[in-house]
Amino acid sequence: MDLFVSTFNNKIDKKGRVSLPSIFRFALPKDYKNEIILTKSLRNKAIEGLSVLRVKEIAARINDLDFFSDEHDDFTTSIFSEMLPTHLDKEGRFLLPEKLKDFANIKDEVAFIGQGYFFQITNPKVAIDLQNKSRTRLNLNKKTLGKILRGSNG
Amino acid sequence: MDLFVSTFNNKIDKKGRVSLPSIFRFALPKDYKNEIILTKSLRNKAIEGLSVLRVKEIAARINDLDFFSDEHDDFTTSIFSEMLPTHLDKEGRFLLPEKLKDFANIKDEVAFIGQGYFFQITNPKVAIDLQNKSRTRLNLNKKTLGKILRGSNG
DNA sequence: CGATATCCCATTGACGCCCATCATATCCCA
DNA sequence: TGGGATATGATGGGCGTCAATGGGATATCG
Repeated sequence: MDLFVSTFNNKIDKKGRVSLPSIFRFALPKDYKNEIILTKSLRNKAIEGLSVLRVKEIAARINDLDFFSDEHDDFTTSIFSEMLPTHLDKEGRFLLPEKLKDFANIKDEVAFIGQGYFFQITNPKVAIDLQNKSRTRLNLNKKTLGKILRGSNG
Repeated sequence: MDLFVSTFNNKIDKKGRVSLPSIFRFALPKDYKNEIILTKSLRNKAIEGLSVLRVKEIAARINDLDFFSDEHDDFTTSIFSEMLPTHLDKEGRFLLPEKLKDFANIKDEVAFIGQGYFFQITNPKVAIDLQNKSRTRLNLNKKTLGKILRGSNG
């Protein structure tokens, strides 16, 4: 499946490396199996992980904005300049930069949280928190959820 | 990835040389690996760096404007006449002209700010400033942001 | 010929590559 | 179904390579 699903906890070693969970590696597009892009979440104190393909899609949409607009500049600055491309070693590990660890309050263990087309990396405790909050919000919204899960006629 | 992403701080040596960050070098189009075009930003006290291909693309877009419009003239004058083509040495370094250093308030260290299809060169302090400001403005623009990050369905 | 730019070589530190270990899960067969 | 064999994932660590930087020597240009 080419989606990032499920949640995993992995350890950060002395060199700052973490294994990307195996099934996440398989979810990467085949031409970019060894590269992921890390970025700060715009919503939470979490890191987000994207495939190269996903980034290229975003780039294309930004390029369609008015070339000489302020809006264009804001997007390129806050999205591209804060991206950290990283590549996986043979064992499927990558370096988690200090900057991002600080941002997300991560020490020596992380949670990988599948989000479908991307994934998040957080402190394991924060992960549980986020999941609970999401679940609660969803329950307040059961109608919409039903539509999504059963189809548009639900 | 053939995009300029992430941010790097590099030093200017006694001879006025700076290393273009390695991944920026790899982002240059393969027929123009050793050449970049520098220009003053129209918006900030920053230097902008472009690949030869990108300049050609800009030329094409400007060419699509009404030839007899003021807009056309303004673009051709302020953009093309101020461009400084520069080439990289074997180690991937280039000379930062005094004129541009003055313009951008740069002394002995610079920040390279990836912007996707181009990059900026600024005083490192200014870089942080630009990023923060862009991020703030973006948050006021959630609708477009959603379109860009998730796709055309908002 | 002086100033500036490029080449070439050296240094250092970080990171990627490779190999090893260990735990867990899967398989296979009696 | 039990239990050993095998594969794969996560983790640890040594070492070579490359990026960033410095500087002397050489080339180029006005």
